[in-house]
Amino acid sequence: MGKTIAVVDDDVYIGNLLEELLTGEGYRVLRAYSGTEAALLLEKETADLVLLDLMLPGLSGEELLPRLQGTPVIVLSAKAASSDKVRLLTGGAADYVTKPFDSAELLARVAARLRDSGRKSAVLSRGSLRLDTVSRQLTAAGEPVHLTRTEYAILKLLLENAGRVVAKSLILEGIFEDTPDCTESSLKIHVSNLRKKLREADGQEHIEAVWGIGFRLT
Amino acid sequence: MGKTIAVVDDDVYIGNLLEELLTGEGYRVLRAYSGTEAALLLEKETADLVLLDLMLPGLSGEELLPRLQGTPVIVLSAKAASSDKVRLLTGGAADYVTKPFDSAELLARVAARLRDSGRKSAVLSRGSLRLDTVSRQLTAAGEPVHLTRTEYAILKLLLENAGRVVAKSLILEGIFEDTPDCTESSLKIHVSNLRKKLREADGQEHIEAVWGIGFRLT
DNA sequence: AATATCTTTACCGAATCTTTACCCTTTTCT
DNA sequence: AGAAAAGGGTAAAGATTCGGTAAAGATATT
Repeated sequence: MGKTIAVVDDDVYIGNLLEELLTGEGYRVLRAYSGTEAALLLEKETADLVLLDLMLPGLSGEELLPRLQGTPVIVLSAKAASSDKVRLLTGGAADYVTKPFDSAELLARVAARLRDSGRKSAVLSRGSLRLDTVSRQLTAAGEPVHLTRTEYAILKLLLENAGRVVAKSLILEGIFEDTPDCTESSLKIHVSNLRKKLREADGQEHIEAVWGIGFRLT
Repeated sequence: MGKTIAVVDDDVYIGNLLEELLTGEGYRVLRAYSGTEAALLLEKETADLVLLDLMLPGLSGEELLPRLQGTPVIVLSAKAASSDKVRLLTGGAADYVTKPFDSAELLARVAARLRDSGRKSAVLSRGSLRLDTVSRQLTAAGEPVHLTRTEYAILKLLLENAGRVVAKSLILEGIFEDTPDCTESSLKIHVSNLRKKLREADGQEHIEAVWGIGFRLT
């Protein structure tokens, strides 16, 4: 499970410190000592997170930032000015930590950023609904609700796409593994049963039909 | 498509300040003044982000935090101690900002957190029209407008070619998948209905006929 | 084998959408 | 100008889809 973190800093001392800190936490660390090297490195290897110093030879951290779309970046810098922070956070940085930094706080921020990038959080929630995908248990406004396999599969799919319209055909595909024989006509019964259970639990209507298309979880 | 942010703070002055700041940026703001109120509020309404003060009556911010799994939380606190930051960031907070905070930096951090929780909502917009092609929802001058399948297909096509003339035959082709039997005669009814709905929503005329050819969205 | 649980089929009324039919008005062409 | 063709729109008929109940069929459990 060891995530990979790229440390981009030309200061060898700080770089080593970071590497020790991170490997000590079980992360795999990639090193780069210039902006250009980082660019090359990240074309070959995939990192889950980048710790980026701003003042770098070759390509500055600020220039590198826009090229790292998709990977969360924590900017490390001695510049404490609010305007710098704003510019970089707006420019795509996931976080901004000023040097000198506190080791424990940095690690916590690293963990926080990794957490929401790999947001396969075991719990899907929306409004009053909380679906634990590990124990497969649902609560609606605190009330536990028992779900059948098919209902669970449908609700999970809807929760994963909360707010979006999910086409009926897409649902059927998505739950095929659990319920191969489900057709559009039986799907609507499952939805109906699901609605009933949710309604009895928290009194709300969650699943909305989009005429001719499918369903949406509001 | 303004994101919704919940401001949880018992200090009315700070809360108002935050609300002004956020609404000024186009966010929709929900307020709660105690931990328990926040818990209730967030069961009813769904927020995209929560700004959470730590010292709250009822349920403290720290106690509330674990219940907000799934929604990113920025903790606001006067406590600057590294140990506090670490505990909260580890405990599920997405970010930690110490009071007094810099407005611009806070906004930047809000945007950063929203960005990576951000669902890729592909929005087609033109003038006062905004069509979210993921949720299939249209707003005209802020007003939500309900569209039927065919109307949605037509409007989407027109928006994708906003300003250009789209031939009737091309529209019929484009919406064939949704409405195979649509002919030129029924097309004009759909256009008529569409115009009516838009007119009722924002009072403007958007769809212009190009004689003998087709339609254009202005 | 009997029982409980889940899934599917059958069916109905209600709601929603699409099309047809039929007005009138505007534009184009002779 | 006058006829033919196209646009704009209303109202009602026709076709789908929805939401739900009840019961039959399938699957798992004891």
